[in-house]
Amino acid sequence: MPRVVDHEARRAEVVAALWRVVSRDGLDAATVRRVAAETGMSTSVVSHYFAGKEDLLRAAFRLVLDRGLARARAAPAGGRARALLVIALPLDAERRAEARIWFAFVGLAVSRPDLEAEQRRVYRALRTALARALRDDGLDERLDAEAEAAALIALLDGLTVQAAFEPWRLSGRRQLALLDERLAALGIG
Amino acid sequence: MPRVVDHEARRAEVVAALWRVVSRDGLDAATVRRVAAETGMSTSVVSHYFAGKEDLLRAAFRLVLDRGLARARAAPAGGRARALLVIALPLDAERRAEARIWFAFVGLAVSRPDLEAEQRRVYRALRTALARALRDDGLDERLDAEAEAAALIALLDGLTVQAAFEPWRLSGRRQLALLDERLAALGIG
DNA sequence: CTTGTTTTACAACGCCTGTTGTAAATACGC
DNA sequence: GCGTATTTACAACAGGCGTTGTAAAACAAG
Repeated sequence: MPRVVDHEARRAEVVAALWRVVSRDGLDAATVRRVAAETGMSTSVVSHYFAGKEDLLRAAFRLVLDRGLARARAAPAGGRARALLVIALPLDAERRAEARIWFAFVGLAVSRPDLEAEQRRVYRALRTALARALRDDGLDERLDAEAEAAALIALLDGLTVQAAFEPWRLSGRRQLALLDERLAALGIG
Repeated sequence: MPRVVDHEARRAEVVAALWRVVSRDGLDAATVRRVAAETGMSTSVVSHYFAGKEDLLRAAFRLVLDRGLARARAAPAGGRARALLVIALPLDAERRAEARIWFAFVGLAVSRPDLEAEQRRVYRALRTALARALRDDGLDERLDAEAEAAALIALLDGLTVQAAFEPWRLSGRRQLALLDERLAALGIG
């Protein structure tokens, strides 16, 4: 009988290594050899647990996206839209670093349909969750919850861009102020 | 005496070729050989007019950025902030395509300080111009024009992200509505 | 036409890439 | 402890990369 290894755990380990490389040296530097070196193992483990580099990148992107999504889902219950948005805001340095990795992948997704599909999937999930939260918060029935959710996500993305590249220009306090202003305009406390 | 060639024009020609390659096949595909082939010339012209690939990429990024900036500056006079913002909005397919190229470069800029510097330079210019326009439009003196400009640019970026990846979700009409809503909140018609 | 300089072509270099194949190490059921 | 299937290591491969050098072509001035 064979040596038994948790496949999912190994894949996660490799993906984490890739993440570190990207964060330190950029997506260009994320070669199979470098990622393998980062795990401390040989390149064989990468080839063994991933069908190829594409597969590895897709898994990594999925992790970036799903991590954000999971954080949103773990928001304090009660279906509060604000809590969901606050969690997604790039308020601290760690979140900003994550945002920068996210940008690197988005730049790739532009020319890789499979990655773009992943991105759309997560946007859709976030939008749906946010729309539901808005409804729970008592959003005016005459408004289109999905559309309003999309607008709020646009705000989120805009803040993320600026917080990632010029963090000193949009303090956490100001981000929250802008968010609350918009929520107030929707009649949501 | 030597054959005379307009250096700037040649550089622009090469950059345009790179742009086409990026737009069609992604930034990964933008190799020196491929770009040269796109111009119809040999790789020597690239090496001759650019110090290296870095130089070429920087020039290309500069063009993407400055093109947007130039459009903004060419906005109908009168210092109207709205005109400036409308021009930057990804309202049509061409502008959305440009936005996608922009994203590809931003993903690169994350790990290339020189490109990031270029990006910041343009953001600063845009912000300054917008702040001035806001003042001209009679923005409440008690508000920080630069900060409000930054907030408006954040809105712009958010709309761009969504328009680039899910154009059907944010129609031009809706983009304008969201923009006008914010401007109205600032007391600017 | 000759001269002198720029511009272009082409080939070669060394390096790094993703992938594949072979062979050794590992650890479980028996 | 033996057999066996999995997991890892290492080496090799062909191919593409950015860059560099040499040599030909193009063209303006005299």
